[in-house]
Amino acid sequence: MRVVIAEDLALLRDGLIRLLEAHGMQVVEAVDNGPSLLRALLTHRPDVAVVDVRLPPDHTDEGLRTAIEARRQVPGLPVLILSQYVEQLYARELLAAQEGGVGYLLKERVSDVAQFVDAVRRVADGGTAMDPEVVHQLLSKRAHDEPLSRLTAREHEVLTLMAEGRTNAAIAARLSVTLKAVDKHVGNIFLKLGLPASEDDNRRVLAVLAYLEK
Amino acid sequence: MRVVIAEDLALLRDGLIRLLEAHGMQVVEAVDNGPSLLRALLTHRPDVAVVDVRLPPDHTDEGLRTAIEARRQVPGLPVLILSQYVEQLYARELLAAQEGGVGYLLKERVSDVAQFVDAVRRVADGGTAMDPEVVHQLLSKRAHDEPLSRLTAREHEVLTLMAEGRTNAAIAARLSVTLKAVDKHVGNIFLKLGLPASEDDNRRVLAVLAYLEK
DNA sequence: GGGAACCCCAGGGATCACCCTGATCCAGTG
DNA sequence: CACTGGATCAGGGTGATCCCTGGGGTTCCC
Repeated sequence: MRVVIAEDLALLRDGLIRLLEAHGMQVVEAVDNGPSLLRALLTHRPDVAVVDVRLPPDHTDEGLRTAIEARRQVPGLPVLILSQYVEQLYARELLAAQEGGVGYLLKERVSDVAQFVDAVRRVADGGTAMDPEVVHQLLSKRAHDEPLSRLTAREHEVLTLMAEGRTNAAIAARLSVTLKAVDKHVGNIFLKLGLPASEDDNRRVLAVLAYLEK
Repeated sequence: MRVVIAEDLALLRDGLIRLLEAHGMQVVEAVDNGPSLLRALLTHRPDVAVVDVRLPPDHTDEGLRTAIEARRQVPGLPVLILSQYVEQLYARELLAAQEGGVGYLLKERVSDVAQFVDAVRRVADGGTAMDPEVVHQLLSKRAHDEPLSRLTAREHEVLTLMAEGRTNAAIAARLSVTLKAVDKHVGNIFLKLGLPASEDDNRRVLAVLAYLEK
């Protein structure tokens, strides 16, 4: 079995080469950037490509985009994505393709190297190898249920000021309402963000974190 | 040469084992978390330890802290830190020690595996192996002016947990101290971050914001 | 030896944040 | 018209947070 590897972290690239060769595969080329990956895939037409997403020069989704382009030119080229993140945009496109094996594993969730070697083989044979977390994120309706979108305009204003580190008194002064009104909004914010009272949780901070992650 | 490796990413851990063994070293143990690392270091007293910083269970600086503790119990134990980040706080403490080889490399800046193998050997022989970027960040005057860099290790731990949205009680339980001790640290954090009491400011949120902006 | 820094702990007190209950007014909708 | 949701406000209560004061121990440095 002939493999092309794309991984910019030298230590991991070396390790992957050693691992796959130790399992009887031939790594015909190992590259560290998008353009080299495309050239290697078109040149070698490997049995499978193991591709990191965030490659130079962009360090964003170069690996994914290159894989899609290569499969456009070599229909059915088996590709196993190995990444730290779920990159939604191009992942859907790659995984929706009908032809050829595809896989998407998260580096940090590969707990056993035999699992990884199996995945490489399965994809090369035309199968799939999906990390459940990737599946979950791609299929989740979560984007549409964004907790912050449940807030009224006023609640959102209050949360914005909370996230600036203002006290409730300062927020009341700013919005020309009483403390009681702010209290009420804050309670509603916690409710709508799904933050129940708990001994362990400082809910104000959690609400601010939710706001900052939007 | 006998080596202990601490790295939680399975693929990289496997790769490091293969790489070092291919260069004539014996990997006597490879672990994936802080407590196992300490046990392995005390048990094996290796010629060198190759240590990732962010290990479970905390995923913050467990590797560094464990290395420091191991060197306290085994003076001069050579340690090569291999990390994605420059963790200022404990790095200074580790690198300031007089005895034994130490090194600090950044994973993404190891462009050549031979360079890495050389570094392992040099540290085992009592020398140093420093990534220039690490040196730059540790020696830069900016670090000293960073409010967060004024915090002690413990204060930084407390702030990290505050930034997760934990109550003081939860932080106390987590760190196995009383509420009073946490209260004190929180007060010191506000002082060192230059956050005076004010009618308008929720200082806890401001401290968390300062932390998140680092 | 003495001082500084750090970590830990306690008693005690003030206040801010959160929450319960109840109420009013307004706009939109069926 | 009745209902719902949103905004606002009030009285009252609890407790988490912050802070003051004081103390102990350890390590390091002058």
